[in-house]
Amino acid sequence: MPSSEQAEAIGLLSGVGVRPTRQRLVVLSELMSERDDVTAQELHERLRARGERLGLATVYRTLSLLAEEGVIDELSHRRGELCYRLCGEGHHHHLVCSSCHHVVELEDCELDPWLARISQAHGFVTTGHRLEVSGLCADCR
Amino acid sequence: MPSSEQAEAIGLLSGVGVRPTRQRLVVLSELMSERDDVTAQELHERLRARGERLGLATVYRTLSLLAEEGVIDELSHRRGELCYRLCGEGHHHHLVCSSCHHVVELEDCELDPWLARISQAHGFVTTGHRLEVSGLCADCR
DNA sequence: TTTAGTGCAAAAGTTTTGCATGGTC
DNA sequence: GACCATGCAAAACTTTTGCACTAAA
Repeated sequence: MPSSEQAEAIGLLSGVGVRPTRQRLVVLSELMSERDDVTAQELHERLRARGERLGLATVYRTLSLLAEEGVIDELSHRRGELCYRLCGEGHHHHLVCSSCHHVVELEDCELDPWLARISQAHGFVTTGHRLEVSGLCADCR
Repeated sequence: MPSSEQAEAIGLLSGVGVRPTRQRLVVLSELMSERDDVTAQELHERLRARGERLGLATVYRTLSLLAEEGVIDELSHRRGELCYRLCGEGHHHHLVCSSCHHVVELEDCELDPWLARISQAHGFVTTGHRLEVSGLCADCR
């Protein structure tokens, strides 16, 4: 792992008050160099294949922790397993390729005014929303 | 189960070419009288408690089949398990109460033009989208 | 009577947890 | 030294599947 990447990973962890252990840095730096989304199992397998020593439970614990701290995003578009991805900051949505799982972040979400209006009409207070768009990317089409 | 409800359930099943067996009618009529979403486990437990004889595997098989045929909707907002709900026809989204799981259907989805434009900009062809809005309903607020 | 559906138990798969060990502050 | 994180194995859960049996067309 390049030292600049390592420094960035340490910064991300320290920023949310999480100890930068060897295992967490390995997981996070893998997410930093992966543009698409991955499952805990995939990540573990990939890291082990590369010779990293870390347990599957640690991968699960790290991903949950990072998602809880808002460092990474948790996506649920694969049936029966959760995916994770390091994303830009702020509210956004995802456009996911059904075939290769390539992910594009969609910015400029314009849903809030519509949602506020429509929720109010049903007596709800909106606390959040999640939009997942599926499609086929240029390569898979 | 009232006979009018039974007739409606039979109609729904026959309409998509699915045999109206006793077990399927029981599952479907339970969904017809449930305004919120339920998991396979919940549904099975509830029906067994009421004295219905049917296996858990049958509940899973029935729910998958009905979702595949478009008779019911599959929601994935509870971590690690799928939820099902009998919904109105056509494309729509859901507003779900985080506390009591009350569900409101949102019609008039206006996302398509925006999505078409934005997907194209990324080289994607959009095949579908799913929006889940979470909040607190009037009772839970 | 031929085909499709069900029940049960076992299997498969993902995720969580208990606990002893090791690392970090 | 106190506390937190990790590894391993076992457990917990949801969901699927194989197969003998039953019900529906």
